[in-house]
Amino acid sequence: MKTTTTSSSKSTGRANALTEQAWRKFVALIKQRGARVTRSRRIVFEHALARSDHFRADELADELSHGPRRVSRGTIYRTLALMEEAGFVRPIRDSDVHCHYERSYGHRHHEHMVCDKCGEFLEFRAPEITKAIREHCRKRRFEERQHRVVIFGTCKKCAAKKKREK
Amino acid sequence: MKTTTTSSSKSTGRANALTEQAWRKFVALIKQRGARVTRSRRIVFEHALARSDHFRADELADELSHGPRRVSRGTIYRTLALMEEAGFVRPIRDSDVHCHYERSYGHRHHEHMVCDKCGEFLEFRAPEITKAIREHCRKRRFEERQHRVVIFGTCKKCAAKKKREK
DNA sequence: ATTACTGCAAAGCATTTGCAAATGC
DNA sequence: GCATTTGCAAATGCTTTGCAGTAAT
Repeated sequence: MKTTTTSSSKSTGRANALTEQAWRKFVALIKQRGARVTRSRRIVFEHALARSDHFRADELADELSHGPRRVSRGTIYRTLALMEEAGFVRPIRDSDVHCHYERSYGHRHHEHMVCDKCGEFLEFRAPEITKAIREHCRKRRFEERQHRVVIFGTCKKCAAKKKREK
Repeated sequence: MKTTTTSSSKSTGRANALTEQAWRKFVALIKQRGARVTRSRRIVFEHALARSDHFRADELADELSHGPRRVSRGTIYRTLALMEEAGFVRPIRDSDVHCHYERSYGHRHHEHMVCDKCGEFLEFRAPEITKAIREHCRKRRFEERQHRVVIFGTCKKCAAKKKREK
């Protein structure tokens, strides 16, 4: 699935609105810390945010290692770290050793279900779960900063398929 | 924290009851699959289960790389994988890239809180959270096999310390 | 002009693997 | 005796880093 934003080398024109807005924020943050706004950072930023699903750092690196807009692996890892620090992506480590990221900018809080059969990451929102967690922390005097819930099992589609095959 | 079970080279005598019982089950599983009960497996098994807290594979490997009961790194990794498959330990990957394990045999289901300040893993049980998750899966027709909840934040102790320092 | 960033290739590091020797059955 | 395991060391594969050249401000 290549959801790469269509963008020519002068790419400010067609990238979608969300990405543009995010980019402006990122630029502000970069400048604020006395860092520089570069072509490579723009490319990595665009590609990372263009992925609506979860992606692996090295996957993105493979994708960006060829072609006219190539960026070196080192820079990709460095830029992702910068984006993480700035809060645009967040690392998740569930079913795999290697680091997955997901977009966090413009993405409401949600939890994950991972299907054992097809490997898909399903996102869901569940206020009841959030509430139960918050309540728990209040009782135990634990100051929650964030939480993660992951459910492993079989998704609806795969369960149906399994049933049909029997 | 070295909670290593006291055990001489002929170690069947003093190891605690839980470990002995677990070991007998592990032996049964090993035999069932036509594999062999070896000294190395016994050593790794004991050390892994003797840890009441979470441990890293490479930490255990360091620990067992020296001394009279030494076992090679390769074997340690292979044995941990075997134990995981057999359900005696389970891998968790939260705050770190590297693989942590925790004992799962004789360990009731629980969730985790990780303190940002002191890095401690706190375990807790929370039936309300479990219930909310189960209910959610029922509604979405997701067949849950297991779930994990991790809460990141500041533990009671560290929060108190912070307050005192102000 | 100055200083940060990039690409490159080398280094790191936990983990895995191939193979000959050792060991359980 | 034969097949599985082990220890060893080399290989793997993702990620990080040092450095000299390049580019942003």
